[in-house]
Amino acid sequence: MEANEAKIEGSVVPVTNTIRALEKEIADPIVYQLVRVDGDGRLVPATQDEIMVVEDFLEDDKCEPKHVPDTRHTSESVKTEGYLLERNPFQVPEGKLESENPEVGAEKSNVLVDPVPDLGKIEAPEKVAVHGLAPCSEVRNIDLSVRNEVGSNPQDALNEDAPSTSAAGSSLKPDFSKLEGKICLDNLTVKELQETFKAAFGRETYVKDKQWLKRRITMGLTNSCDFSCTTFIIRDNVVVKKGQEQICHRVKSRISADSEDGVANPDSGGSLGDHDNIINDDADFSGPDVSSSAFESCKVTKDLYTEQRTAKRARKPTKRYIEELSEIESRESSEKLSSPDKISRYRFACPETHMRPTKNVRSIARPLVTRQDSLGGSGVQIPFVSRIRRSRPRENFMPLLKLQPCGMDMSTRQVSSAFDVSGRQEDDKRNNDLINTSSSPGWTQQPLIAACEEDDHCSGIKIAELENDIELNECTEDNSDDNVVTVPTQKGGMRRKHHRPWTINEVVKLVEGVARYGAGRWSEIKRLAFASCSYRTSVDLKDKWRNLLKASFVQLPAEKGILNSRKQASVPIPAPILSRVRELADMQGQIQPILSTGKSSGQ
DNA sequence: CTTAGGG
DNA sequence: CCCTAAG
Repeated sequence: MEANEAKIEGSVVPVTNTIRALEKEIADPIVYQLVRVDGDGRLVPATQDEIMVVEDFLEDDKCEPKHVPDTRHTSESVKTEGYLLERNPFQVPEGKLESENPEVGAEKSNVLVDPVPDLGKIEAPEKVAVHGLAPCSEVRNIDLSVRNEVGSNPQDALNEDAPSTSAAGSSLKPDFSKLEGKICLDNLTVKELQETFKAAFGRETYVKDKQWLKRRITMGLTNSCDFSCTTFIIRDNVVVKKGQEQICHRVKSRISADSEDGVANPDSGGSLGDHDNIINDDADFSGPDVSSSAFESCKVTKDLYTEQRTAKRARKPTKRYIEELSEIESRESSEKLSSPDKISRYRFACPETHMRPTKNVRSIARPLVTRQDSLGGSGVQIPFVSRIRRSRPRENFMPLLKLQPCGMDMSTRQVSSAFDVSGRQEDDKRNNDLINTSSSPGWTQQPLIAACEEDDHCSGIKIAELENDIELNECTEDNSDDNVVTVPTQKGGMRRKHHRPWTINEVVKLVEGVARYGAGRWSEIKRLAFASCSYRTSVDLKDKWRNLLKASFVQLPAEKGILNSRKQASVPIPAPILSRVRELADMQGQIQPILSTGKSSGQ
């Protein structure tokens, strides 16, 4: 299975995001894959036998390494009976490169051209040098004039141009700029078709077979890696500009001409864009020039194995891709994938999972489980459905699901328990949370304040009750703890994603807890007073107490009368509570040495 | 693990 | 809130 996947990936994933791939890329940037052109122009995977035939050529080829240029010439030597050598500039040869995801296998089934597994092995590294270095000018400068010579039969033509494009790392570069606007292949004359052919593939053809020409052009363009970078696409046998046609075909095969090296149109704007995670909805075909990146990648130094570089290699994922990605992410991100970024980087070498950082923007990039785009590699334009990227899938998703149950809980709780103020408050907060999703790191306090009023009102009651029995007042906000969102930290630990605002209720409980058990007994307090609030750790309590203390000392000396100090940008803690805090601090005096030093004789 | 304190 | 040192 692995081997199988490997070859699949090779065929479909020219662009890799993994370091490993990059390294490989440098070593063996080019890989050819063998396919045979069927009678009807379809591509069929080469058989082992066929491969054998071609291997010789390849061997030869590698003997003449940096033979850049005369492509046509070189190609001649490589061409074989009806074989198309498909080159995959970015493919990583050898079975070493396993696809990470089983899904790749599935995707592969869509690919008509089944790559030949070990073909890449026979590639000589030297040969590779040609890749990316080949001048793109050659093709470009080809004069558009159509040769009038009588073409040969299709078979000849096949020999003539099929392999030429890609073989030997030819630098033939499709010049789609020659194709302007819409072109209905059906309406073109042979001559025109030939011209189009030339424009598309950068070389002339003498084939007069209209059908063949059309097919070639269509296929070539449709499948062309380069083409995907251009502004043209093929639809219904009509070449159109992307602007005019957003619908992309999901092609199932590729041919040699397309897998042209990265030397794409400079002005085309690569679709392989820089959005590393391209979860951009609309087809945004603008982006850095693929060619340059490809070229550069050949000479990048280690330090460039960064997200940046890999980012450029990313392609637009399919919808399905996204979905699966999300699933995987959700399933695993909170578990074993919680590894730190650094580590994840090393993990790139991991055979099973290729991870790449999310957006560069997201500095705390959470490792994403990705698999190589099986589709993208084919240079196929993947249909892109408008979709909003869930920037933080987990964080937002979970709470959303909670919304419904929440409402129920609310009413239920209100009915069932009179003491239960916290529950409702919690719900409010949660709803609020939903509204504000991830707008800002900080929490919106506005609604909270409203809730606080109620809470304040109730807090009085609660305090009394708390005095009697803290345990009874265990917050009923328990349900909310499955809301607790955690994110993997660099240390592998889980960190709570959002700042969970302390409700007045909690504060009160804390204060009373301290009053009862004494400051410092955080474990006790947590266990007893916050039994049901799993999201508050003893450390949290301690921290909060520390803050309360600070707040109380800041506020009290100044003016006790100010209930809600304006200074208090955050949650206004009712003065009474602060007073109480100070009281307790006084009582337990020395317990707060640092803070109490200035205030009293303490000792 | 809990506590305490710094960041 | 996180991290860490210390008991």
